[in-house]
Amino acid sequence: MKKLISLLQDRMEKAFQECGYDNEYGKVINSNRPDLCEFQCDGALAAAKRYKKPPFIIAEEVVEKCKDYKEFEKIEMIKPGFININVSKDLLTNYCNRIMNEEKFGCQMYKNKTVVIDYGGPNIAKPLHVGHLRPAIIGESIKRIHKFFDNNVIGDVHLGDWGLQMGLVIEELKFRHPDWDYFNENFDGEYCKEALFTVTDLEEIYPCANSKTKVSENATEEEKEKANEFKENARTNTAYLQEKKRGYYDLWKKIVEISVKDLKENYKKLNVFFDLWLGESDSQKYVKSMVEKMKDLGILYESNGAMVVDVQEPNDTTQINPCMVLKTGGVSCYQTTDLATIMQRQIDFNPDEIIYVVDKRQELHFIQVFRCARKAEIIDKDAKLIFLGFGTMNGKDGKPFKTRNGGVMRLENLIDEVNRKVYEKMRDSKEYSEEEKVKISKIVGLSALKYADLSNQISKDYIFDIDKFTSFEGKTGPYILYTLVRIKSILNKFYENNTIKENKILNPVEDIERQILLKISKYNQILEESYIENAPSKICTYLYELANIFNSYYQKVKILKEDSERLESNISLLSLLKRIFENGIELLGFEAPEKM
RNA sequence: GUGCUUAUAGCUCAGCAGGAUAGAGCAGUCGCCUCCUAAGCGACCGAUGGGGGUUCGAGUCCCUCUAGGCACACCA
Repeated sequence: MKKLISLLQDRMEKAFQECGYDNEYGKVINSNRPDLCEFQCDGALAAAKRYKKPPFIIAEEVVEKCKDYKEFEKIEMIKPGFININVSKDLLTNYCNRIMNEEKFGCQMYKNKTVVIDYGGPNIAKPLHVGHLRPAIIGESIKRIHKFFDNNVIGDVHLGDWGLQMGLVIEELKFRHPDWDYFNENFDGEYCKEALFTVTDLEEIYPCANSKTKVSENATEEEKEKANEFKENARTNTAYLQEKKRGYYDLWKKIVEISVKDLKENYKKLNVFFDLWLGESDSQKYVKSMVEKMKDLGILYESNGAMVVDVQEPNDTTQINPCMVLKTGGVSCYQTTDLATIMQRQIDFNPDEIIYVVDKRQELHFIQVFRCARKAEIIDKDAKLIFLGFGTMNGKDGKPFKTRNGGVMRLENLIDEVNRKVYEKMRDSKEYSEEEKVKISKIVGLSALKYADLSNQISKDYIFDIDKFTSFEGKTGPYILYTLVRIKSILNKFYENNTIKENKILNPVEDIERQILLKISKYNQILEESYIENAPSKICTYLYELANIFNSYYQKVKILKEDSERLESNISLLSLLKRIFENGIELLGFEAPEKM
């Protein structure tokens, strides 16, 4: 189904052509002066130079041609050469009625693309913290938007479950529990099935282990020695792990198991679900063949002990270092894993796109990896590798978000805090039971959290102000939910004693009704834009504006007090609005309560 | 040092491909519940970092300055 704006543009292009001008000047855009018109065409201004004619003459000619077209209710030239357009009432109404019968609101679908979305990226050595919030929320929304457009989407959590960090955790566990069977070379029985430690332990163990490898400047030789030894042991553990040494590998599996269980619970709280729970470790089996391939292609060479691939390109404005494929000693590194993962995804899914939702500070790293992957031909040459870098979530002071005492806040705690604030808002309400209040505050809290994040542009840093996001006034998730709940409540009230004969919206009488229809008619346009640009924020803005218009309509029009034909039209309109809001928040990754 | 990026109202953000009077929200001031949920609606107040340039027209494009942020191979 064509966009409403495209229908208007088709006419306008035709008119330009008929007047002897290039049809490219018939571009129609949303009006930036809603007080004057609904759509506008600025083509005459642009065409003036080329045709050496004053723009208002061109505009007048075109407007004259358009007078007979039934698509326009109003079309006029305003000096110096703007063409102002209002869409005809019939076209607008019919268009909305068609949307009502379209499952996907009249979006043109782009089928059969396979898209892998890499988001999440939690480290299994530690619990989720606020830093994991953005990738989870953004990635989930991008995934849902791509699914809506009928793509075959694979969301991969891509666990950080490999490398030195694991060796460090194991070393610390060994230090604390040397008696564990895992470390007993002679043990050949079955390892303990029960969990010997919790996620909370891990939360403390990793930083502890990490700090043991670092020494202050004025440390004694003995202290330095100790730190080095610890680090060496961690390296050895990592090597053991990589060769799947009995005990060490089993302990690692235990860590993964405990951690993943906790991660799943936490992601569930965020309404975030992954299709794949693979990690860095899963790509290791491709490293060898990948390196062989690079050698065969002659692109891999030794540099200062490491194995690297040049990725400099002629148009670069600065020097780009080679991509390190293997560290000194043939050890895997960050790049190795990401490259091997690309190879793995190519083999498993043959994707058209891989989208990386990662911190934007990693951009250079991914430029190197992507280039290297192409040079090494481990990815189909037509496949797109997309880096979707997100900005930092800062606190009110503009610095990276921290707890009050300066620590890293656990994601769980953040969610709890948001929920608590919502709960407080409802605490005194006598309308709801205690149980309902807890349930509603979780749903509303999540909407506050997610909407606050998604309404910002992905690549920008943003200020996370918990008080602002939970104040629920203005452009917030709860405002959207409140509007939807209102609509649902009216519909419920109507359907208590009535049924509807025909689902059809009538021509708008009030100006505010017309505005709603106009907004509705643009939903498909917004969805396509946010899909193509990977920009959930466009949906956020749209829903907010739609809610605004609806709420002022609600204020002006007694929706249920109209006579029968008009009433049915109102109900049809509300049903459509309900669908749009529900679809919109679904794509953003949250849901609405029945009441609030 | 090299490169990337950001700068819009007191605060937090929009601004579509260069178009008309730069939009919101919060904060502040003032109105609206006998009426489908006041987590709502309406009104007022308030802004493009500095300087050049391109253009009929610049928040948007180019240059430059200033101030932040970030990245630059053996941590991931």
